[in-house]
Amino acid sequence: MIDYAKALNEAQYAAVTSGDGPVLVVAGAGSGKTRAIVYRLAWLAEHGVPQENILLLTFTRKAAREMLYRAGVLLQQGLAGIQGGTFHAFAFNMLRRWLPPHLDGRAFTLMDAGDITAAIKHCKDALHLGRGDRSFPKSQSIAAFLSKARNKELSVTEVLEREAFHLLPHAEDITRLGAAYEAYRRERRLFDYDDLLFELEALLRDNEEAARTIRRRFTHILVDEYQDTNHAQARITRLLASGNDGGGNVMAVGDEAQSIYAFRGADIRNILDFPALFANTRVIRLEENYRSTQPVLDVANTLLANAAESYRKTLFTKRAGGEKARLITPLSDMSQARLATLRIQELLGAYPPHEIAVLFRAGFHSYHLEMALHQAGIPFRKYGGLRYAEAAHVKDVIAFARLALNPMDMPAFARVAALHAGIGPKTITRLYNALLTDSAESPDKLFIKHPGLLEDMRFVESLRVRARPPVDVFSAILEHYFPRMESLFPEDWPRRRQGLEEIMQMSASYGELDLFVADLALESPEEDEKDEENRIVLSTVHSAKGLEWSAVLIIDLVEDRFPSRHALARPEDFEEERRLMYVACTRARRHLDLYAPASVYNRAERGSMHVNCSPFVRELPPSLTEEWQENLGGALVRKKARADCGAPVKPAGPAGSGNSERLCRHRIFGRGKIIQHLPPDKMQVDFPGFGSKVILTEYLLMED
DNA sequence: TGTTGCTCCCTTTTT
DNA sequence: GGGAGCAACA
Repeated sequence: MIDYAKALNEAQYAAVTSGDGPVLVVAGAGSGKTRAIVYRLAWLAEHGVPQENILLLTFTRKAAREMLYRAGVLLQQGLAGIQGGTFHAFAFNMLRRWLPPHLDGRAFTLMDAGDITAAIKHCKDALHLGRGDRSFPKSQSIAAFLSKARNKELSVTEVLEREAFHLLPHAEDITRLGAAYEAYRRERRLFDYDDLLFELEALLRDNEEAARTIRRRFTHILVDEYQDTNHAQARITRLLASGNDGGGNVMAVGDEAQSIYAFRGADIRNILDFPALFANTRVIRLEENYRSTQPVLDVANTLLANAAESYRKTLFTKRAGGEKARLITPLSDMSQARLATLRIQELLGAYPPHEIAVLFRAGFHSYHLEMALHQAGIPFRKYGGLRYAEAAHVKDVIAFARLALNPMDMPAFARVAALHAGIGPKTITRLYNALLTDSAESPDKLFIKHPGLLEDMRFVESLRVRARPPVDVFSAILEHYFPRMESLFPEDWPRRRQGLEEIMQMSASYGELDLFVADLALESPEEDEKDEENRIVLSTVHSAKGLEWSAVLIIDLVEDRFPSRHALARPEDFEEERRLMYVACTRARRHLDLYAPASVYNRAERGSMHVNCSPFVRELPPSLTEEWQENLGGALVRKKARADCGAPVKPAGPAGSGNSERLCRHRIFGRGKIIQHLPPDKMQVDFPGFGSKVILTEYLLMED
């Protein structure tokens, strides 16, 4: 038996050992939230809840796997019977079993991001929308707006009003496109990511029998990162956990201060309203921080204290000591890469590689650093940004498998067909129609002009004939595809070919092809786990959620990058950037390095541009950080006074009015009311959402 | 008519 | 570095 009382603090113990009924665990960063879930899983298993009755919904499959592994270690037994993964992966599994009625009993295929864009493009062309109109948004943006509208459950017009009012003239066309795109998916039995959620909700709501079976199966539900659920996910949680069979045994765990997915419809009202939705909810707060040293927490607390929304949360630890966070100001992003590499080499003397992470706002921000690390021979693993299954050659290979699974999978057919010279979009559509829908054209006549494609289709047919393990299917596909790679990718086919070998290993652990193909779209399966220990981690902040390292370096802390320049138009977006910064800082256990280069390379300007330091760095009181600055000789020198990045921030208002207020010098696009006219370089503006007055250097007023 | 090649532009975050 | 648009070619 595990000694729960000894291993946990009072609040954790209460959460772990709570009996039946709904529980909400509000857990600050580093407060042992994961520990609570792990022990909860063990506790449930020890108290007679069969493994197959437990459902663990997490933000990534990796998180689920890690928690199950740790609980298994505690119990000294495997926990393979517990279902764990993302809402989307869970939805896929359920829908695969209980096919929605409109599919007529036949399988569906999951679209990846590229398929979605291609499908929108197809519909756009079919409707003759936006031809020759440069102001018409690109397919990718349209996909983003449509998905956003669905996830936030708003109309396209409402979404555009909120975040892209310059596109409002196109609202009607985009709405029509949305309808066409939906028909496109229906006709071809394709599901996009959002369909998974809404179809699962429909299943639980409309299919009595399925709902009863699923509820009876999953009597105990745990949902991690609940602050980042959207409305559909909250309804799914409710549908799963309510009713006579379910018993309402649901435990939601989250932290509203770490909500960073509003852009895809996450709403912290879900976590705030949880007690109202589930009667008799027990609310448990985990407040003490076990992860970080106090100097790291001081930085995080400052960020949160300056938030417009009051979270009334101050992280504290009982552990004494710890180094101050470092604030480093390199001259450029190039020297930032060099200095960060040096720092990593220094840290490698004290910590194993997997205890060191570099975090950044967007995938491309790490390019310079990746090159520097490569040159220094420091291996790393990157999370976020482009993923394995998004590379062209991987998509090609998967397209063959998808076509074998679903002959109507148009995006897959288009990929396979486009491998042949002389076949473009028009021919693809004609071929597809001739082959799979009623069309006057005879497929034979069309295909006779393209014998290579005909051979491909015969090959796909051969894959379809009998069920084989996925690894055999992919071995056949690779054999079929390899000879063509040299002409398809003349510059780098050996590298790509090597990358494809991995797909064999990945597929080896799968028994069914459709599961493997879906997982590639839902989440890249891990590659060589063995090597993991020997690599440092590079990650977007979003992908770093829930993780922690001994040393964390945050790079590119400059205006327009972190916060993202897309987040300046609306106060709530800016606030989400702040929470993102909070999440980034609270990943660190002992060392936190903040890098704010004085210039970054800008492609559009074809050169390095001076940039201002991030407002999140400027607002940190000098006492909280130890400041280092790169001198012209390329060396780091300790700064005694406040680093003067960008321009000094001085209270500019009349005496008595401004000194206690947070003053932030920033360029803002958006609305605001000028409350006091000042010289152009110091304009004081009342900006809704910032919670205080703001000093602006440039102000582009886009008033209503 | 449809495909391919060239040039310009913008580059967030994820399932 | 990839997508979209335009112009030249088959």
